[in-house]
Amino acid sequence: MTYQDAITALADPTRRVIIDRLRGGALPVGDIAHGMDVSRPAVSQHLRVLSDAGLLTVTPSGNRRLYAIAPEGVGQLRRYLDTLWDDALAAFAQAAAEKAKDTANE
Amino acid sequence: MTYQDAITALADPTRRVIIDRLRGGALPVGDIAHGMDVSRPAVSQHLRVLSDAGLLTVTPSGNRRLYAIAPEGVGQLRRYLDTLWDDALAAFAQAAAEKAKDTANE
DNA sequence: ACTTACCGTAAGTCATCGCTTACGATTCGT
DNA sequence: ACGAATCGTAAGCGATGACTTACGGTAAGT
Repeated sequence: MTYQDAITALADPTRRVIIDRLRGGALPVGDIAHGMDVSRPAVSQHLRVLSDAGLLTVTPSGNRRLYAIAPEGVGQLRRYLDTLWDDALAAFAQAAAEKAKDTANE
Repeated sequence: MTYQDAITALADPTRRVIIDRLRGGALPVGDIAHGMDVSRPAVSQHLRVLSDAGLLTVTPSGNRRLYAIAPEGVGQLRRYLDTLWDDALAAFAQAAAEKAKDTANE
């Protein structure tokens, strides 16, 4: 449910492939697994992890289950990276300023 | 060097602690490891991974080595998440539109 | 009703990864 | 020059995790 679960979930290459396949919209498990180099149960396990991390939503539709990317989950991770980005830029700018000051003193 | 390495590096909790400690600016290894619940060599190994992922820069300063967050590395990851965010929102909007259409037909 | 399709779960295996201890290399201080 | 400090690396161990096969359960088709 936190950004930490999200980043852990996205760390796996196979799960990133799954996410990429869902960019266009929701898909049933069979369609997701079709053409992938792992078995369908493996895909199911990955879908479980992604769902638990808040990155996917599940919508049972008769026989099948449709998985789709959950914007909020991605948003959480995005916010975390935004703060990290801001801090990194600020620290970088300050370091550059001090460096310039030292260079002026030589 | 890619966003994939970055996301893999950030998946580890200990490495995220390290990153958080560097938000204020560059620090030597000893200062980073001080107060953490893992040994200093462990921190060194994590710093190696973060550097290889392009998330940190190293600046040898005499006896010590200063590690700082590399804005570009964070930026790469941020761009990936931005595209994912855009696609997720678009797919979500389209799904909502179709859902509304179906509801109107009942 | 019976078969087929779709999907999640359990059990077990194998690789990967994070940690510790021990060691070597380089630099600072005296 | 010698001892102390800072740091990276190697080796080894334990745990986590990703995968496969096998199975059960539910819905759709005929």
